[in-house]
Amino acid sequence: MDTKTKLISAAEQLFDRHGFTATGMDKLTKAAGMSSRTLYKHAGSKTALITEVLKERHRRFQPHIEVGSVDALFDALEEWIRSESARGCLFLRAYGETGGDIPAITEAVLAHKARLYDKIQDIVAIETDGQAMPELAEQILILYEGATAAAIYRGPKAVVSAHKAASALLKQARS
Amino acid sequence: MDTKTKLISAAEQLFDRHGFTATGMDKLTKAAGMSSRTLYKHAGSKTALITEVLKERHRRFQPHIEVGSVDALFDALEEWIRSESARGCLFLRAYGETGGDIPAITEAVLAHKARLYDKIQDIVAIETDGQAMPELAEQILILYEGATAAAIYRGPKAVVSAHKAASALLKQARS
DNA sequence: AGCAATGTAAAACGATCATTTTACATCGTC
DNA sequence: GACGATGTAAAATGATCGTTTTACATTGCT
Repeated sequence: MDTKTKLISAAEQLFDRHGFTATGMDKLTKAAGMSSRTLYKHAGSKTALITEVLKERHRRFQPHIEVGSVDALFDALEEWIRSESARGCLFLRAYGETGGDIPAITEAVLAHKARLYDKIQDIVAIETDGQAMPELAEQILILYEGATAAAIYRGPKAVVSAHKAASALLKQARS
Repeated sequence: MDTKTKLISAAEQLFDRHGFTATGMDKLTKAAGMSSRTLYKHAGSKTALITEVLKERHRRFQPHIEVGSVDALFDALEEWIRSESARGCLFLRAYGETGGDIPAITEAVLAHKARLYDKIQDIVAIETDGQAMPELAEQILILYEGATAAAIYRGPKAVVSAHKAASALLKQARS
């Protein structure tokens, strides 16, 4: 694993576990096993590091939304939450901690969310034989977002409930 | 407005707008219009201040969940989001920023969420003539949570979509 | 052999962090 | 008219913040 990869993945872990602002550069250098000089040569600044972590997170998350059915979408979410993290959406947490005041971070967050909504629209179109149903897509997005949030305090079974609700809404929309 | 009230409401505003960790005590004293000595006499510590802000937030939010129907529940949420804040759930944000490591804060968050779920169970029972339907209640909780999160980037119309989804699930459960 | 790249360790930067302290003013109450 | 409560302003605490710098070691390429 090269230096940059090691840095990004250590940073992602610490940011997810302890928050962005509360994670200092000293803890980052220690966790990534490198000097602060090397860290700054690769990351440039803390803001840039956060942005890169979010972009890498999106890359890693992408396969979980690049699916062809609502069932697969929620199965993938359940797997992610069981194995990766049940601490809420890291993108929204970054947005909240920075108050939306740092353009690069805000852009990364909004791009991720736009991509998520677009993909859900595609999935809904597949499930309904090509019909565009933007409100149904938004409802499934909300169930997806809500499951991620509720899983923090209700565990992975929140995803199962959301999954069933999405299936019911879809079935109703088809009839 | 007495000193303590002024402090709590200034703190709530700053925490919501800029995050908990990023909000320093100097900005708190300036916004609340008091010396740091007075602030510490009333709050004790930053952790205690955050805890009190969350408890006060819960008190102020309570009327919005103490309702008798799913319609009223989502109408109240829509009103809250339009007038108060569309920055996501402040409780979950506090939990995320502290990593769940500060017991007093974690307790306040979990108590709020437990109260929310209990209330939704009551509402579902009213709507279904007394039947206990814990999974339907969880689904409505997820729509509620998801609307709060999605409203950050999709605006208040997310609450309208969630409202319709909740009504549909309820209608289906009744038949 | 020599040079550019990439790394380390460690100190220093000024700013800001949460918190405490020192010294003083303004009250309403007994 | 003294007193306790409640406030202010301002400085000091030691720690930690993000970032830069100085000085040196280890590589791989030409």
